[in-house]
Amino acid sequence: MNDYSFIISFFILNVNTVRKVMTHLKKDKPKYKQIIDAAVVVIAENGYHHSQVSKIAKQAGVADGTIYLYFKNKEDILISLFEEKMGQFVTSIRGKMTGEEDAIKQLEILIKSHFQMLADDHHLAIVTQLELRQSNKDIRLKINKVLKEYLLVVDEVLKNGVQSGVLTEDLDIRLARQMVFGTIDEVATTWVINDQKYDITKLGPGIHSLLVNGLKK
Amino acid sequence: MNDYSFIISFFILNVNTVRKVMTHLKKDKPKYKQIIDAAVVVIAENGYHHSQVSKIAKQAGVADGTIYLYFKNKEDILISLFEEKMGQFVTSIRGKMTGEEDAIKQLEILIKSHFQMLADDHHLAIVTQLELRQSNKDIRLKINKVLKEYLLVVDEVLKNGVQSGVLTEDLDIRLARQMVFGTIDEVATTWVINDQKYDITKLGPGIHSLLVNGLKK
Amino acid sequence: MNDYSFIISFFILNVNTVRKVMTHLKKDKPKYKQIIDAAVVVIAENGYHHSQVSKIAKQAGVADGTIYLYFKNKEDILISLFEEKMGQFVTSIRGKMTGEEDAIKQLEILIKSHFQMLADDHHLAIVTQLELRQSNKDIRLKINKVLKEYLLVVDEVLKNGVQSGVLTEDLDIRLARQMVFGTIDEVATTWVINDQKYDITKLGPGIHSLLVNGLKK
Amino acid sequence: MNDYSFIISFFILNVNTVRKVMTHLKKDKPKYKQIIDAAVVVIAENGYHHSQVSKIAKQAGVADGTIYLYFKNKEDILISLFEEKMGQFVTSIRGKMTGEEDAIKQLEILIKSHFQMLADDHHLAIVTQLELRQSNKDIRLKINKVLKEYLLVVDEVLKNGVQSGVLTEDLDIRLARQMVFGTIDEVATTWVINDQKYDITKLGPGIHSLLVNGLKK
DNA sequence: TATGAATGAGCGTTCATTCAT
DNA sequence: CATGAATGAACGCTCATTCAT
Repeated sequence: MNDYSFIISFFILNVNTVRKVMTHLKKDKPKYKQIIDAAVVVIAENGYHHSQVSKIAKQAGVADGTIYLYFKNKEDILISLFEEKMGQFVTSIRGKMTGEEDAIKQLEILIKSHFQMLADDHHLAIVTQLELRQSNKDIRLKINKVLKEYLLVVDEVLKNGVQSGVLTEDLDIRLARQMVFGTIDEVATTWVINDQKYDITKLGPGIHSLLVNGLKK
Repeated sequence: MNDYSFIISFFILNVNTVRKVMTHLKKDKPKYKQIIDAAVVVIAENGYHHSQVSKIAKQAGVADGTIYLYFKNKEDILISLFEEKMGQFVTSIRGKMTGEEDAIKQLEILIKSHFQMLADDHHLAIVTQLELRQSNKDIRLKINKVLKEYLLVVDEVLKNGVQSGVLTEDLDIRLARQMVFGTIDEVATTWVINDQKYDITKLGPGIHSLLVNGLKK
Repeated sequence: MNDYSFIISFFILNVNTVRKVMTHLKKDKPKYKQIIDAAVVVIAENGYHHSQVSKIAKQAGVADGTIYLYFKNKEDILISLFEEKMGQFVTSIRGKMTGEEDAIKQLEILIKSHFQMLADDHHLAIVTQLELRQSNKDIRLKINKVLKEYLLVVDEVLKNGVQSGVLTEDLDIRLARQMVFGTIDEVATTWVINDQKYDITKLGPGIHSLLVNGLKK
Repeated sequence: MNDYSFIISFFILNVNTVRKVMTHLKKDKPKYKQIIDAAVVVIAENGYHHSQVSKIAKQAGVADGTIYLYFKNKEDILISLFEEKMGQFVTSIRGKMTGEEDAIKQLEILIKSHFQMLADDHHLAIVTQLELRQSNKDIRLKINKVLKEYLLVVDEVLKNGVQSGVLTEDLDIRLARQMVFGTIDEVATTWVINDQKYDITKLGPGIHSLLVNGLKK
């Protein structure tokens, strides 16, 4: 075995090790996602406080005890659920914004994607807009941590807008972010509370225009 | 506020007065308010899920059973609490806006009043922004009903602005209302979650400017 | 009202107050003893680990929740049970020993009473000799505290015997107490494990003689 | 030990040897002892009720399922543990008593050995004196069966003493055995409950003297 | 033999509500 | 009106045991 083969085998070993470590993560096992998806459905249909662990287990097609092989406790299902879905969402939005450099158009994409995601998953919309908020302050803090990732995207868009000169130069990023997120969130919650009976994706352009131009004539 | 909206608000005020006058309900007895105030303190200090009826009774200085002479059940305490406080809030805001006819200045007053109310009552801020939302969908629907009274004030301001020509003429009142309320609410919640450690009343002008002028340059 | 009547009424008040305070003690309410007696029966018949709180409640004729008005938790039932019964036992033994000054005869009374108590309450015997010991170290420490009261009686007898010269003068009280209690306890446990199928009270004299005279000729 | 008891003990030893030789059981495989030793450590350190099978398996360095290749169930680990250790203990005591024919001196050896064994194995002392007793009546009965082997040794000593005339001639062997064992056991348990903070081996002579001479002057 | 992921039965405790006084 | 003792339904979580690999 010469020096090269040593190096090669070193890398192969490394790759295998990495792969092993990764597949050993609970998050990558099929039952992890299986339980999360079951939780979304059960919580959406029954509300968080009527979603017994046994109900989620049944929906996921596993035993009650199996839940606890993948999640620390019931709360952890909720947090993991949000982590998982929000992670996918942020990745998806970043993907859609790729190539677009105009902050105002980026904001358009962001709003459109946000509403589209909610419209695409009836159950997830209920869970994120209503049920997730019924948890106590501790969970809410953890959820907020996950939300940060999304708010970071908003911040990037806003900062880009200021730097490129399309947004007002003395913009208070923190306040602006709260307006953007607060507005989108309020529109979404109202839509869910009204049983999603109208097409939320149609509200995107109006919201976008309001945020960009404000109320005044 | 234009003549029409004045008339509308006059009737609303009237309706409320009439209801009060006609019913001579428990609402007017001292223990009613005593229990509600106790609930605000207990919920703010212990969180919604640790606020047992017995704890509220103790804080109010009455027996557990007495609660049920004034409220149908625990939910009813929550809804009544919100009704009571929101009623006072709306009355107060209307009072402060009296005489001001410029919608943009009315909005300024509304935002300022909203933040001032939260800053004035530490406990109430926690309860309305965090704890009240931990209730289930049914209660949330009832709370939303109570909230309507406040949103009506926002609508009046917006309609006034459109009619008087200071706000954009094709304004979608519903969306604009959701932006205004969503933004104020998000700012308030963020402030409470951060333990009210900065002065929220100082954020009023910035928020007002953002809502009126939008993000763009 | 003269000075005397003042004093009298003062005492009457005192007596009432004391009585009130006493009857307000959970221990003196009928349900306290009711639950303890139920626990003795249920635990004796099912074993501690198969004695669900609901089973004890049913036997006591109260609701499950009522248990928790009188006891902190399931463990607390066990400890209180032992406290109550051991307290009665110690009082009873002291009563029977009243007037007897000879330590050797006092020991006879003590052994006889101990065995008699066990023979008198079939269920209690099982609970004290077997089930009580299945608890963890924490409970055992608490139980030992209660037991101290009994061991104190043994100590008194032994000290009396040494002082009056009927027992060996260089007696190690601690070791002697452990021999006396250890022996009585072992005899009792063996009897219970053998389903109480012989008359334990008949063993008293033999045990007494052995303890007093030892094994040697 | 007189000739007869020697013969008896010879047969007992023989029987044990034969059983071992004939069966070629799991008992002789290394993992059997490995698991038992792990159980002693885990139970001593965590208490009986916190000693999950999985914890014992981990300590033993085997998989959970492997436990069930060597033991029928969790109970069986306990009983086997006691069997194994008590067997060693009895063999050791018999060895130490070899050659000694005076019953009173045999008793001295027995007590000394008993305390020495406990002092030598910190963990085993906790397990036998405290944790093993937290099991239910069924296990206790089985443990008592194992204990018989030890009690047999006590009986032999006592019978020897009566026959050789050093112990009182009308000695009730059963009661005397219960006094001897009950006393030793109580002393041992007290020592363990007090965290083994004094030297139990120093108590041997005092206990021996008390048992032999009794309490009286 | 050995593994360890999966199973699912089992239970102590809380607390909103009632009702006899 | 007011009390507060009593009620009892409801559920998250653990862990001994199994069995496919």
